[in-house]
Amino acid sequence: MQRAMAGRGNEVLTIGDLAARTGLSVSAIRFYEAKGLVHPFRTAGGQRRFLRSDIRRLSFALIAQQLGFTIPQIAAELGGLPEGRTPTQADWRRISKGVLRALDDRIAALERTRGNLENCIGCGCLSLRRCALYNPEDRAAKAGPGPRYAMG
Amino acid sequence: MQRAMAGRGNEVLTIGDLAARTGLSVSAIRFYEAKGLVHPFRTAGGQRRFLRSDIRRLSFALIAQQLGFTIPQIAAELGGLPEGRTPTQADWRRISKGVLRALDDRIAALERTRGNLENCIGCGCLSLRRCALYNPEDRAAKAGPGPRYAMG
DNA sequence: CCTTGACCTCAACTTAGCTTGAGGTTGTAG
DNA sequence: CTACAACCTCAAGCTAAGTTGAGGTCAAGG
Repeated sequence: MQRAMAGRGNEVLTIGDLAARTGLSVSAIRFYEAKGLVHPFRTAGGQRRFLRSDIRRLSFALIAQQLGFTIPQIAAELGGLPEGRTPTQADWRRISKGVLRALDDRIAALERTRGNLENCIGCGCLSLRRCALYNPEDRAAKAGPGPRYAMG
Repeated sequence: MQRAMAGRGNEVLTIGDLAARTGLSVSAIRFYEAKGLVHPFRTAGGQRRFLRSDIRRLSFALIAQQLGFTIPQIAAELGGLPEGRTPTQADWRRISKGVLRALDDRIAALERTRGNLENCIGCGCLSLRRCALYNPEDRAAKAGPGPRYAMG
């Protein structure tokens, strides 16, 4: 009843194995294949077989996605990995540079937002432009359209 | 031809004014009203009229959205503001607590991710679980489903 | 008063990122 | 050798967050 996990100590994984290992649903993995994030080969019967390095590809994809990369963007990044051989440390390091930079940008932006927000909560204005909107004459109205100052 | 901006030095804003002041599109503001983020009253002719404090409500919404809050969640947070009177500093401070906490959580999570990623790039594994997946025996396979360890 | 830009409603469309269902096939434990 | 879980394809559906368009109304400058 409990069929051996295909690829226990083996080279290849079924889609179900990969799902178990990544936490993704089977349908999501098929979807990701369609989008070019992984390129499984097929058995004679037409079933997908994945390499263990595909776990890493998908893990990378999940992280990048969290950082706001779209699937096509991630596919492009992953395109930098060798398809034939298992990627080396150097391959991953290269690929991960963009993600690390995005991560740093994101952290910096959030910290900026945090500072602005704390300042502006102090005066209750939430305008994020030096509390200009809080002034009774509403002088800031002349300075052109709105907020979004916290996020830039 | 250039009609006076309704509510220049005035109490109320038209939807167009509010759009100009928040940087949002008119259609987005109507959409946000439908979702309960603002509650304009109507003129005899059926047109929306907003209070200046609605600028702050929408600014708050934009910030919260950036932090990953959904519109219903934001509507719930904004529900904590008084509808009758203009919110005070204390009101906004109270409301903003949740956002600040979310912001801190988000920053912490990203920093954790950053650390994990840098570590794991070192060994090229990207498994984010102490490089367990990189070991040739694949012992980690027994430890249950997959990654997502970076984001937690 | 009249013109006309700004406003109104409602329904349908959009994009991203998947999920669900129908109907059929594969492959391995027993 | 067979049962049956796991796999396959393809089309349709879903949610979030808006946008777009058709067809019509309002209100303020001249």
